[in-house]
Amino acid sequence: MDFIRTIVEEDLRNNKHNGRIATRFPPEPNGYLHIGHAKAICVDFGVALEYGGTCNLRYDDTNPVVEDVEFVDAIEEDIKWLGFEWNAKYYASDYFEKMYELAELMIKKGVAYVDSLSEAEIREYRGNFYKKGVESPYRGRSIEENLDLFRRMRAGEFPDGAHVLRAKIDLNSQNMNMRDPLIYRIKHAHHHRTGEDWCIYPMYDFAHPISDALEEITHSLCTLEFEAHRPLYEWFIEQCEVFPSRQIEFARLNITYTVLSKRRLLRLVNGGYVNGWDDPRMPTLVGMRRRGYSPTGIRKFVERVGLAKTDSIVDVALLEHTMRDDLNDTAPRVMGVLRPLKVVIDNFPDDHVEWFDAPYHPDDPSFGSRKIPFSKVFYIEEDDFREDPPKKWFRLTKGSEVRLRYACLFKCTDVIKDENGNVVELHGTWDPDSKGGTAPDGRKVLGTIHWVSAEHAVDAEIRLYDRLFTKENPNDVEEGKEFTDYINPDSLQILKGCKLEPALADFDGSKTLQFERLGYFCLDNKDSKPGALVFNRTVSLRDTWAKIEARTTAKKEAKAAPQKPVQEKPELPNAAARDDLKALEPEISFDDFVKVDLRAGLVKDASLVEGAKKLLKLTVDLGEGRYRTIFAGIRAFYPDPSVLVDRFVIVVANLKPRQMKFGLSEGMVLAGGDDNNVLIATFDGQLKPGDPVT
RNA sequence: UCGGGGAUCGUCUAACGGUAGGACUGCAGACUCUGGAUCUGCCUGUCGGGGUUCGAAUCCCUGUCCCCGAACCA
Repeated sequence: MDFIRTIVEEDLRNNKHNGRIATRFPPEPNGYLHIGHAKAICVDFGVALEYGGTCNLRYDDTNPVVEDVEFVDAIEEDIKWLGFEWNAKYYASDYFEKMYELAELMIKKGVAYVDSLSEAEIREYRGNFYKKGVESPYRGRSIEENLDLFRRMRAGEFPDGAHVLRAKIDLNSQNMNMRDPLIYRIKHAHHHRTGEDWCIYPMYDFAHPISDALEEITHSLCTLEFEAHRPLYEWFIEQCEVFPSRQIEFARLNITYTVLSKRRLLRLVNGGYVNGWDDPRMPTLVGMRRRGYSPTGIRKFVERVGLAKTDSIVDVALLEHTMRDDLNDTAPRVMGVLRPLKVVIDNFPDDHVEWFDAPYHPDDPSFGSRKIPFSKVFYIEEDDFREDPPKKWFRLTKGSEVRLRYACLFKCTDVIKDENGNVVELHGTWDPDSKGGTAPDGRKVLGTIHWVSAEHAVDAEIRLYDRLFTKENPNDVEEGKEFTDYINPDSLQILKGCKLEPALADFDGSKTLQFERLGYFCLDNKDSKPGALVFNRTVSLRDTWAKIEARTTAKKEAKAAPQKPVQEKPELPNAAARDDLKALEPEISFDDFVKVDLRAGLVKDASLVEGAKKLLKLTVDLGEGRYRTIFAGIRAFYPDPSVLVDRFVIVVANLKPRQMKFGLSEGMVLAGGDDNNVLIATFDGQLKPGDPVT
């Protein structure tokens, strides 16, 4: 159990608040909800639900200049879509009058005052982490004067910025939030709900605890960055003598290969990197919905992620796995061919059509079934045929027999190619005795592939999505770069002329489907039209074959093409880092070794590391446009490391950089010898920095 | 230079001071009319150094690293 539920149960045991549990979800209506909010929603609503409590939806609308009604509907739709219901819907602006009264109360108690310093002066007077604050000259105003000024502030007698109301706490506090924080500021702005009623607006730090208290929220759950605000939260509650809500902070959600900050998301949209907030690559709930993610899947994901106070970045693979896990149970199966390859059955009657029965779910009969037509010409996936099949190939090749899913056994006899040698058509024969998919003689076939009858096929456009970023943590930007530099250029692939089984012609788009052997797909709720279907790939199926093949081709390339780099595109940094570290252990497999990316590096500079006994610092050019720094522990054998300068050395280039006391070591240099004599492996010749070494 | 929070397999996350467990990933295998699903097995971890204790992830001391905080934003 997580720490928040532990607290809640303890409170319940102690009968705190008479065993009542009340939470709230407090979005600011100034943006779309994303998966990070989904975590907060699941926590806020989930805790309430589990302990028989209530959860309110409350808009934190205390800053009229950035907020808009436009977002209110979107937020509510997202929450409902996730499957939660709020106990009551409120706006912080509902409480403006009450807050105003409490502000006057604080003035009367002498714990709040009107300050007339400028914004810059207040900042200056407040000091910083290392410098104590200085009290404002207006801090000593009388209660009467404060009250008069504050009332005139409300009445609109002053322009923006002329005065503010501040809490009188402690200018020397180590906690900057306690250095006489602002309670009210003047803003002559139109508010989306209160219109022109107010020209002073409360700050979050004041509005939040008061709103919580007025709703008698027992557990006010929020993210870690509000931790330092908690003392202030409690101070306002105490001074205003209102219901003692308790604020508890938890870590916000982060996911690999994506960004979740409002600012960056906005940048993706405004910069045209994606096609709007509902682009299926976006981590927004609208985007994920359009992509076909299920609300239950998202809730399961949040549950699996857990709840704690540790900053963390969850592997996107967990999201994908959870989604497959959910969709596997709920998605009807259909057949569709993404990249069609025409196949003709020579021994099939020309105008004949066979109808085969196919269940919508192989493990759950309640899904029902449909009939699919089969005829002389059909399409299979380009990928399911290989003229020159690799090892362990179960699918079609000339002379081999496969099962056409739910139909029959089919053998390929001929391959037709165009003038460029591309396979454009296959011919073959079917076994009429294998109708339904099994042969009467009981012979086994290795593979089963999907297909669509050409005559009956429905054309569709299919959009394949991949991770939006190539970097595990796109927020972690290198010097001189920005997060958009890590956008995955292949995050969207549009396929046209895809062939789907006829049952899909009038599919209503109500759920995410599985295209057998490919993945989960849903109808695009924006661009799809009857007769011009558009499907989005939610997530691919787990592809064990792709892994096997990737391994074997890696092997082959290493053997056959020593001139070619071992890897053409950068490996996922994480995977590479893990495996090559493993590879340096005594017993490794050949596969592991292939993952080590050896490169020729030209030593630009070499020096002894001051303060270290064994280290040598090398600056090496790997042809990357910048030099790498590599620390090597063989100083004993290179008292004068300058002999290495301008020599080529062999560098393990795909090692995860290691933070050392003296700096970051971005790779390893190969060396050989025994305890008494170690030499860095160098070589001369016609190499360029960065050339692969095999 | 200040204050607050945090640190457990590659990643998340559990463990009254008492067998470091689960999930994801990875790997190996079984099964299969989806190379899907399912099933089995394996790899991998308590940030470092001291101490208290029969026994420490847990308590104490100390160090290191990471995050947050100086909006008239939320």
